Amino acid sequence: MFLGQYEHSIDEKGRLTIPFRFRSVFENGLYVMRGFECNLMLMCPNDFQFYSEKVARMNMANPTARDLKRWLFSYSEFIKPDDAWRILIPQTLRQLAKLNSSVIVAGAGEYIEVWSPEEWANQTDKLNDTEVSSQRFADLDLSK
Amino acid sequence: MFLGQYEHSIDEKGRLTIPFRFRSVFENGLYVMRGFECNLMLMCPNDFQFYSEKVARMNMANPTARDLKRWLFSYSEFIKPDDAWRILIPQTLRQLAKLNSSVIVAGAGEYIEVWSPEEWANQTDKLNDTEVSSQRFADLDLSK
DNA sequence: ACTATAATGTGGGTAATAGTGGTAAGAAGT
DNA sequence: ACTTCTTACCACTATTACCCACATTATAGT
Repeated sequence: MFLGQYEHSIDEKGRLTIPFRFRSVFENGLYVMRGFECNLMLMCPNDFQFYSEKVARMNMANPTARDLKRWLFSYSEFIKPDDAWRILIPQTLRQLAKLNSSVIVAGAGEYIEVWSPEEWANQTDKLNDTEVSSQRFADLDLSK
Repeated sequence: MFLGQYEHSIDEKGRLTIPFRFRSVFENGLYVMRGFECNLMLMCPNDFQFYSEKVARMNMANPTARDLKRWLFSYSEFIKPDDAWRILIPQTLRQLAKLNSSVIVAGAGEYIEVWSPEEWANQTDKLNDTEVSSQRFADLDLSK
């Protein structure tokens, strides 16, 4: 379970160090994928395969399925960290998430999110607006 | 599983280098076929044979099936990459997909897509339209 | 509280290799 | 036989992966 948030740097070569607390699950590499907002997601192989196989098998003749495949697969990549636990994030993904020299790496339970500080601030501003938030989650089942 | 996207060049002879990450499956050659949008698809022999047999078996008396057969078979070609992992894309297919000096090679799971940068931009613009996308993902159950 | 030691994050250099362009040899069609 | 198209080979450039070293923070012991 990925918890907490860290501010790390991306060097000129596009390398990002995986925070120490997040490493244990990634010995065999990890998947970077496009997030649903202006961000990236890091996922361990098992989980990514679970989701991607679902999409891969969809009917090629269906336009929506084709779009979905493009959305998921053309913006994902398998990465093996180097010996210092850094990953090289592909340029397209860096651009997509507007990542520069500094990023927020945030645990999100089953996966990790990577944000630019600016986009992360936008996001947290929204979350911290208590009036809105208290209502928003009402539909989600948090019962036992 | 084909992942990620790459911008590669097509030289004056129509040769396209297969991106490194996509090569492993293609030792025995690959099939180029017409895509469903303004693009091309690359597929490994096993998968192409699976789909082509399915189409070949379709009912000849059905006009749509006949169209699909023409679509698939008359615009497909078997290709063996040269020692630098380049393939020569047939002229008809190059024209069909409006490919010039530069192309986007994008993983789409089970197959690879080849686009002109312009058409690819159109496509991704559509996908980045959040309203459209969120609707599309609604159909996809991403819960565990 | 201060120092020593370990652990974590960052920066940079070098060798390997992926991508591209071009030339020459071979095949196919006219 | 000649032209055109295709394949095989060689050479250059840019990127990437690997390695080493340093900086900074955390931990522990005196």
